[in-house]
Amino acid sequence: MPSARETELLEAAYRYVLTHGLADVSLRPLAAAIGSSTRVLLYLFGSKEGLVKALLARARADELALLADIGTGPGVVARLWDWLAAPAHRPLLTLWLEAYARSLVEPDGPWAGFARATVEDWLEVLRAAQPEGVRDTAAGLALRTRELALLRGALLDLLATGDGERITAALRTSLTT
Amino acid sequence: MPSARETELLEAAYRYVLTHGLADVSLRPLAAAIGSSTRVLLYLFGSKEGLVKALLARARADELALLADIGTGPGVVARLWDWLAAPAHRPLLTLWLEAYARSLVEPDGPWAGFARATVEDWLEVLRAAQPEGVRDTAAGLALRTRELALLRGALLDLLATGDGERITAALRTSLTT
DNA sequence: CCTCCACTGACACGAGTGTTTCAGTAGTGC
DNA sequence: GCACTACTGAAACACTCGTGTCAGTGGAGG
Repeated sequence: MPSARETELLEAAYRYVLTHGLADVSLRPLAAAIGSSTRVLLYLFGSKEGLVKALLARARADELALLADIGTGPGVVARLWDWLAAPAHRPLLTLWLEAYARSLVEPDGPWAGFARATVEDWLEVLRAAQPEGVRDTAAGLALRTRELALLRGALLDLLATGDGERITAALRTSLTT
Repeated sequence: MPSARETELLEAAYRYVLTHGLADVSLRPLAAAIGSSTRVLLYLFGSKEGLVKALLARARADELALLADIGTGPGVVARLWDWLAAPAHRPLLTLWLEAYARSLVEPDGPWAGFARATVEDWLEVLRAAQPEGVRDTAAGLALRTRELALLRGALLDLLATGDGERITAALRTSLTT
């Protein structure tokens, strides 16, 4: 259980990495930016790896919070896309992609399993949204895999080009079903 | 125009980053691994940034080579997916994703524009494969944006889970069109 | 032979890295 | 008052980083 000071600093550090990226974050600049010191960061999180792990967990919490109240039933895909496409979420999603890529390159360390976990999280939500008859069939699995691919591919495009209009138009046919 | 020694070392370095990732590559270990020295690397590529830029260009060359002889007409999407799903290409694609993510976080430096460029490359190929009647319509643009999203989202899934069977099955309906 | 040129080895420089050691300070419960 | 815990500051340690300096190689062309 984290102390009050710990969650406070974690929150500040989280805000920092959202704009600076996680890849080449280093303790001294981070500490200076959030009004702390490397000594305190190390004291509270044990090591840099501990800090990064905490930050990754923090980011994942944001993601899981979304998935929790996205609901089920028809229109999930559309609602998910609305959330992904919201400009306010772009830093989080960039961070998400960074962690995703990193966990593929370097399967050890604090990143471990991030990519796989996030695939499973989302597939599970899409599964819950399917009608009961399809949910446990091969067709159901194929369908939700497909929906996930579409959402994530669209997200990649959006993050690179920022062209929400073109991409949302491309998704429109799938969003209604 | 690069000297013989330069392309030779670039090729060796390319093989190295395919397995070690580009994110936290550093000159001394890289030089040691490919039987060279930091001195020579710096001499040939000017700086580390120059080396990274050359490596990125090298990776992009692989990608463009694919796009060049993927052909046009029906079945492009299926052929592209076959290529993406081939286990032999996984290191390249992981590297690709890494560069993609990085170029979003850090829009300056050698990564600049990588993500955007790659979106445009692929969209252009898909465009060339469309029948002439659709090619310049809004529907055509929407369709190829959608195809690209599907391919890239599926790739993300594949790189994380390795579950080629599930994902290829999910794509099957789109692959035939 | 001599010169030019592509390439290479050894080493040092200054800056930045995560982490540790030692010494505190503020606040709380007894 | 006193111990105890949570937290913090300053300085140092042992690296690694990219890069620069200086001095060579070896081979090809004149």
